[in-house]
This record gives sequence, structure tokens and C-alpha cells, in this order.
Amino acid sequence: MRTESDLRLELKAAGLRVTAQRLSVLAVLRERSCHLRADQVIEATHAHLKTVSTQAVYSALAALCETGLVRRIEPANSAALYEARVADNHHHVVCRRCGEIADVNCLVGSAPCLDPSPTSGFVIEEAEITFWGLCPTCAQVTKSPKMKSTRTKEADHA
Amino acid sequence: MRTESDLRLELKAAGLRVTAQRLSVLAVLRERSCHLRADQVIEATHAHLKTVSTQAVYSALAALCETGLVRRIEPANSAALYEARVADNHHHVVCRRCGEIADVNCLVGSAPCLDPSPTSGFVIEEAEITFWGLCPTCAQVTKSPKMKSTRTKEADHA
DNA sequence: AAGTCAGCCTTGACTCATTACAAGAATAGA
DNA sequence: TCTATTCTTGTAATGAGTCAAGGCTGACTT
Repeated sequence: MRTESDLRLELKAAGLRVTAQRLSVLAVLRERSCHLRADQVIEATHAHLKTVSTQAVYSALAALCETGLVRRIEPANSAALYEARVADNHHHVVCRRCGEIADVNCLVGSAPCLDPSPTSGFVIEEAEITFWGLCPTCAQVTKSPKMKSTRTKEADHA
Repeated sequence: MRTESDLRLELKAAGLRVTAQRLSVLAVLRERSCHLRADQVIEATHAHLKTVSTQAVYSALAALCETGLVRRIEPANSAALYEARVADNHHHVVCRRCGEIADVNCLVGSAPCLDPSPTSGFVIEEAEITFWGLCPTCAQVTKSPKMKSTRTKEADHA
């Protein structure tokens, strides 16, 4: 259990000023331990604070990301998503049909968690893996209506 | 060497109508074997055709992606990138400082090329790996000025 | 070679997510 | 208390991409 004062301490430890909106944004991301879009964070933050501006949330998110308290991911065909699970170096599965996202524990444990073969001289710090497939629901209804975002890649060339 | 009529055949084989703009877009991506943004494709296409509309290029790219002749990637903090290297299932390294991108051969060879541990019931089709690090140039100049895209938060304009 | 027409292209307006200002109000931390 | 940082409202701009109406054309027919 994290109390609000835990959060205060974490913000301080990260060198951030403790403000109501930063506390709320962090709290929102901790409570719902999932991946939220900025607009969802804004909406959820309204439950805590009666009023928050769009910019306040965007800049709180930016500050939290910079200090490593929040992680930002950006799967193809989606707006940026934020999550509070940052200690581990985990990965994500994205459903091609409905866009649903789930966490996948890292096979290795710590970054870079994978060593690419020849890397043209690049110094590798991290490997970010996105698994693409179908979520349990979409996998059952093999053909169904709702594609959330893009490109149905039904390339039928068998 | 690929002649233009090779390209025509490939388009036909993919079930696409052969049009000047599709030929040019494909040719551009084949010639420069690298990762191009849509606007770069548009610009390069002007070298072939005197005139192309933005829309024509976007929809040519979409058609080529759908039929598997072109691959689209979308690294975080970047617009979508297109490449013509599609036969293999390769991955990418992205430089955190300057944004430069290079290909990385897949360690395994064919998708999904990696099996995540428990996947919450998702059916995995593909694993897309993005390595993050520093390109050879940026790795040398350990501290240097130009960060291409992200949030420079030097807010102290005193 | 000419006819036909679905599919493509052009144009231009428009969305969406995000960032940028600016100026005044609030407030955390010393 | 004091002051620099952060927040607010509001407007605007941006970049990247999409939509829609109508004209052009590739490819199949005759």
C-alpha cells in the first residue's frame, strides 16, 4: 500500500517539486496499473482534483517520465501511453485487431536483455520488444467487426 | 539490378494496379535502401515524376504496406518510416541522441523470432525489437549539443 | 483502336495528439 | 516572508496523417 505521503517522498527523491497535479497523475497511474493515453490520464485526474488543465497533465507526465517515475511507450498506430510500472524492464503485447495491450515479463530481467548481433557500431543500451498478435477475445472471434486503428493486414497471399 | 518492368510485375503480382506513382514510390525505397519518412518519400518521388500529391504517396505507401512490398516502422518520438527490405524479419537500432536508424539482422530468422513467457492468453504473431542506444558518432562525442527530437526541458530562461 | 468503368489521383479542408506561447495567480520550499 | 517554479486559462501552431468530391487513367473489352 502506498499512501499519499509515500508519493510525496518519491517525487522529492526524484528532485521534483511536490504539487497536487503531479501527485494525482502519479496516483492515477499507480492505481490503475495499466497503459493510459494522455487524455485518459486527464480524465482520471479529474476524479482526484476537481480541475486540471491539459497542459498541467502533459507537463506532469513529461516531468515524471524524465525522472523515471513513469514510462512512456508509443506502439505503432497509437498515441503515447503511460504506465507506472518502471522498476523492471518489461515488454508489451499489442493486439492487432483491437489495440489491447498487456505487459510481458522480460525473459532476461535487465536491460538490454538481448544482444543484437552486429550493430553497425551502435552502443546498445536497451532492447524494447513489442509483440504483435491477437488478444484472447479477438483470437476467438477469428473474424469480427471492430478494428480499432489501422491497416488490416489480411494479406491473403498464402 | 531491377528494371522498371520488374517493378511492374511485382505490383501486378501483389494484385495492385500499376501506376506511375506506385512505381516511383517503390523505386525510391529500393534505390535508397534506408528508412524514409513519408515526406522524404514525397520529396524523392519528385525526382521521378514531376508532380505527385501528398495523398498519392500516402496511399501508395499504404497499398504497398498492405501487400507486403514495403514495411512501415514507427519508433517512439518519430514519424512513421518506410523501408523496402521486407523479405527477412529484421530489427532496428535507434540512436537516442540523433535519431539515426540502422538495421539489425534477426538473431533467429523468422517471425515471431522470440517467444515471450506467459502472454496473458495473447496469440503472438511477431516480435518487433527496437534497440535503443547511441550511434557510432554520438557515442564518441559523449556529450554534445544536438538532440533531434525530444523535449529539451531547460526551462531556466532566467 | 476505341470504349468502358472501377480504381487511382488531385485538391483542399480537416482531424488528432501534442506542444508553444503569454500573462497572471498560486504555491512549495528556503 | 520571499521568490522562483509551476499552475491556470486561453489561444495558436505544429506535424503527421485522413477524408471526400470530382476528374483522370489503367486494364480489361469490344
